[in-house]
Amino acid sequence: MSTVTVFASDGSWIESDAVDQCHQVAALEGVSHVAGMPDLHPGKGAPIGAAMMSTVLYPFLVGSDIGCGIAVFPIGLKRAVPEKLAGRFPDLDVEPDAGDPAWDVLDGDVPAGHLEGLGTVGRGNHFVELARIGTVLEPDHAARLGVAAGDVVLVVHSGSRGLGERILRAHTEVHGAGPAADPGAYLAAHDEAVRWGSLNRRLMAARVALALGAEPAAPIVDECHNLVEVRDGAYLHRKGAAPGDGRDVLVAGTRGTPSYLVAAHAGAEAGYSVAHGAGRKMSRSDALRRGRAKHTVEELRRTPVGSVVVCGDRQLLFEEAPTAYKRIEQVIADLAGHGLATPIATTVPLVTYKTAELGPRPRRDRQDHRRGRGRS
DNA sequence: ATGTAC
Repeated sequence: MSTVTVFASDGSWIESDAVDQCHQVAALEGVSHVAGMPDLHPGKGAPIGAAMMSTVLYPFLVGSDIGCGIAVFPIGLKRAVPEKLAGRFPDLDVEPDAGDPAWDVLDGDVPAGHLEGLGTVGRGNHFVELARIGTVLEPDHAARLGVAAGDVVLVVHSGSRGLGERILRAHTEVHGAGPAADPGAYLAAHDEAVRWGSLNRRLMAARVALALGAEPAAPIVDECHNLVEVRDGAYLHRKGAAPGDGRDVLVAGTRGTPSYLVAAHAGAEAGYSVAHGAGRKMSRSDALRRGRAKHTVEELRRTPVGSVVVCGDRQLLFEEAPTAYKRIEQVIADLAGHGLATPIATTVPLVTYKTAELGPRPRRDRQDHRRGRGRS
């Protein structure tokens, strides 16, 4: 008999479709337990914000962005004027040049020999953000991490780009949503994607540090929230759920609100996991439709916390509007209330890079494309 | 979230 537990308070609204998806996963052969995080929301087939324990390995429960995660890097900047720094970000939609010194941080290590997309951020909810440590709730723990109020850090949320997608597709083309026929082979490829994702975050952080006149540094936190690990003799699948057993994790807010560094201490019932972010409150299509009625592009590019969002794609800007996400404070309160995590400090955005402002990216005429469709 | 197909 399998179980589903959702770690959210009554005050936290969770879409019923997402809970339905948890029960659908729980009904799969081999699945013993599904833990829903407070940022639980519906995904493509499987819920996002869930840890799923099973004796059978299901690649689709991890999804295509194997190795996606969030890392935090120290960056030695004192004065940080968002408008000035925004213009100095490198183009993270394209790989670094062959001679770029940022490559040095990889020491020639290119997992799976996959160079395509290495050093690029991708789309969707991915971002590279310069942020300032705001409220410090656990000074001793923050000091152990080497950060204090006012320090500038770099937060990188990205994954394995085309590599993870290729690994999942190779499986689904033959087995669809079925189990991995050769779990060992899947895990070997998966582990390379996890490593690739982490190195990708590291490379991007180096690119940005060098572009802003700072030294590349090792991450103080690097957590992967799309992966599978062998745990308690079974496969623990995480989809939008960060490893939460004695590790420090950055739980991402939105591009106009703080994020939270937390000390995670989740047990078996929570799938040894914590939330990975605020969680979507609206689908991308709803966010676009409602956002166009509610926000101007200008207010999304210059946020209530005074940060600048670099995003040459208007549709993405609306899809990723802070109002499309749940309140991060509620997610953190739910984690703390259930004993899954202790907040250490907040990070407050200064500059968030989503996608290049100008450049060679071909852009469709959204006005014509959208006219006559949907409501206004 | 992705590369690719429309």
